Amino acid sequence: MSRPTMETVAERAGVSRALVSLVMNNSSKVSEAKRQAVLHAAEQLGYRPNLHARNLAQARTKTLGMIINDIHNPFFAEVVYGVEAAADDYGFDVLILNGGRDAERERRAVETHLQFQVEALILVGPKLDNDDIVRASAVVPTVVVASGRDNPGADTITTDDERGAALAVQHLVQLGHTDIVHIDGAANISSHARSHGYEKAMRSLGLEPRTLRGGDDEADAEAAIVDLAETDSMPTAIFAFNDLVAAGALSTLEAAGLRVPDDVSVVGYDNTFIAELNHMSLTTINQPRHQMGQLAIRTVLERIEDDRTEPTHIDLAPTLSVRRSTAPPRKA
Amino acid sequence: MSRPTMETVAERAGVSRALVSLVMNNSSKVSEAKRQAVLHAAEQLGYRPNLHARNLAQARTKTLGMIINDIHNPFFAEVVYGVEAAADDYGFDVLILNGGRDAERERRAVETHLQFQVEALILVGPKLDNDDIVRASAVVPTVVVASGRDNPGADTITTDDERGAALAVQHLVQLGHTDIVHIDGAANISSHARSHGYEKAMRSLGLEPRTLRGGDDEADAEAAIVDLAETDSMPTAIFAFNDLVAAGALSTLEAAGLRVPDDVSVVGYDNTFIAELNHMSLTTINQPRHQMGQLAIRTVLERIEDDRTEPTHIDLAPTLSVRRSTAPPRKA
DNA sequence: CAATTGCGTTAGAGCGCTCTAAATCTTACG
DNA sequence: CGTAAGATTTAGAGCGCTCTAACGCAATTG
Repeated sequence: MSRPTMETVAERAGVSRALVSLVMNNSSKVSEAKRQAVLHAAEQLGYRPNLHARNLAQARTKTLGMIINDIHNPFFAEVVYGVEAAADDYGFDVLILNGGRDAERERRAVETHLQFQVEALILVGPKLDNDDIVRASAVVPTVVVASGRDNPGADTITTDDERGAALAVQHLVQLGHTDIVHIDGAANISSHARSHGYEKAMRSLGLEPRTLRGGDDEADAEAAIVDLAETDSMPTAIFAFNDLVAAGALSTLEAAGLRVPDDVSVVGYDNTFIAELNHMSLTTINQPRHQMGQLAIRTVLERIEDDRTEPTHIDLAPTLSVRRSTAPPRKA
Repeated sequence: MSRPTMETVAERAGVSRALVSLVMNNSSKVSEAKRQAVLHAAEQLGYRPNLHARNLAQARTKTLGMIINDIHNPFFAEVVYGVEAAADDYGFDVLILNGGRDAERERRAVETHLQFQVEALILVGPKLDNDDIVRASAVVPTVVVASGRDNPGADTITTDDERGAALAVQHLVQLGHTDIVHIDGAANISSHARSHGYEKAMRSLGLEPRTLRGGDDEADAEAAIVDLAETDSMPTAIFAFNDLVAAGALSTLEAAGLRVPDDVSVVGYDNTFIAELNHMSLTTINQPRHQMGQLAIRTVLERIEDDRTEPTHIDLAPTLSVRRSTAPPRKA
């Protein structure tokens, strides 16, 4: 029942183990006859190289370890595709571990990856704190995607959240809005940059910013909207921390008898799946996620192959995706 | 720069390599003094066991290989969580590979997993054809989650799609609907069972089934709805193949000036993320995804640890999740 | 006090593969 | 026909770890 090894194949094909190894790595210096013999024997035996043995012997794994903040969150999925596509180009395998929105689990995932001798770590939206990241990046090249950029040692791929927020504001102002409220992301990692960008953009256009506390969930929008309704201070437009909060705003506004975008315009952030749904059709800020994934790989490979040592920080520009949740303000 | 090995630690702690190994596997037959010495040395050196070496020596990996149909799809994420929770209980690591909705990629993923000597394969909604699955299950215990159950050799964890469809029909009929159209999943794997269940349930209630061709995407609903509108044969309720198709139905109905649920009720399938969104609030059929993941692990472990050999097939009961997309039919 | 027991420790083989250096076989040429 | 150059092939060490068998030593026993 135990799997066939190179030895078995070699015997069957009447050659040495070394020759089988050469064939498996399709070396050019093997005669066609022997190559066929070996391949045939391998085929017959259902031989499959043992990666552990190979990795041990080679002292390298050609494997990258990726940890995703939360496999539930489709935002990260796109990054994963970018990572995989690029890794594929360079002949690396990518092992995925799920962080499950939990720093402790992520820490264990890092450990697992390191024990697997991955050649680099790709952390997508990590919950880990800086110390953990610094510690990891001391052991193996590490790149952080879509999270803060103050991790000494690690490379980072981010998008400019401040700029993204400004795009949202500009779009609304161009439509004619002046009364624009921001529902922020509370303790969320990108919250500060986005609300700061919002406030800066408002002021630079001569408008008064108004920021309410939100969160990163649909329910988190509700309190804010209800408050606006009750205090009779409903703006003509709302810029939400992310698409989910925007979705929450949408339904709470509707429940309050207000129509989007006729009465109130809503802008989200992240251009997730839900913004795309026809029924939601959210105007939102897009981050080039696929590209971020690709850049993560390129960046980290520069360390592996060209042994760069100083950290790189790439900050990409977000773009605006206009859909049907925004329109000129109602005439007062 | 190269990582410390057991040898290094042993030297530093003044003991033999074997003793270090014992400590690392926290064996009980090590004196406290030596244990401390070893742990201390390991700590200082930043020692980390090399899993490849260990796996090679032990001839087992305590690792399971999971392949997900599409990491984009939040339906599968819940299954992943179930799998991970259960695997954790039994001390197994789970390596995730993304199938990317592509049979060829999945085939390569299987190969990668096998080369990594995973002790079992968990295929979540695989695109692979039967032959591939049979072939894999001949090499390593394999369990298929949320896909057809006619894979000789492999274990399967499914939910009863026929039953789920019947639940949807019963719910609508109880509300008073008699004119219920089904938009099917076209070539999709579960499509047949669901539409068959729909038709059977309709007939058994003395109603005439009407099935239209759909798909698995939002856009796929559009043609069907438009057709119903143009031929003036709009039913009072629609049962869609899945939530996404239901979402498509929602927006197309609205575009046609019909209101949900006042004019038309809509039922989805899968109870995904989007059904939960307040703004969508889709009545839908729920599959116990978390439990499916857990059962997948248990099932496969029975093969590994208790060496069961005949395949197991577990078929779970779906449940109905009522939200706001269904209501009694309008009075004619 | 010699013999026995048992705990803690270690030597050394071996897991399946790669890689270097050396061996063997061809072929070509003087 | 002998030999050097080149093309193939192979022996064997070694990657880092586990595991079996055996060893050393202190405690126990008659």
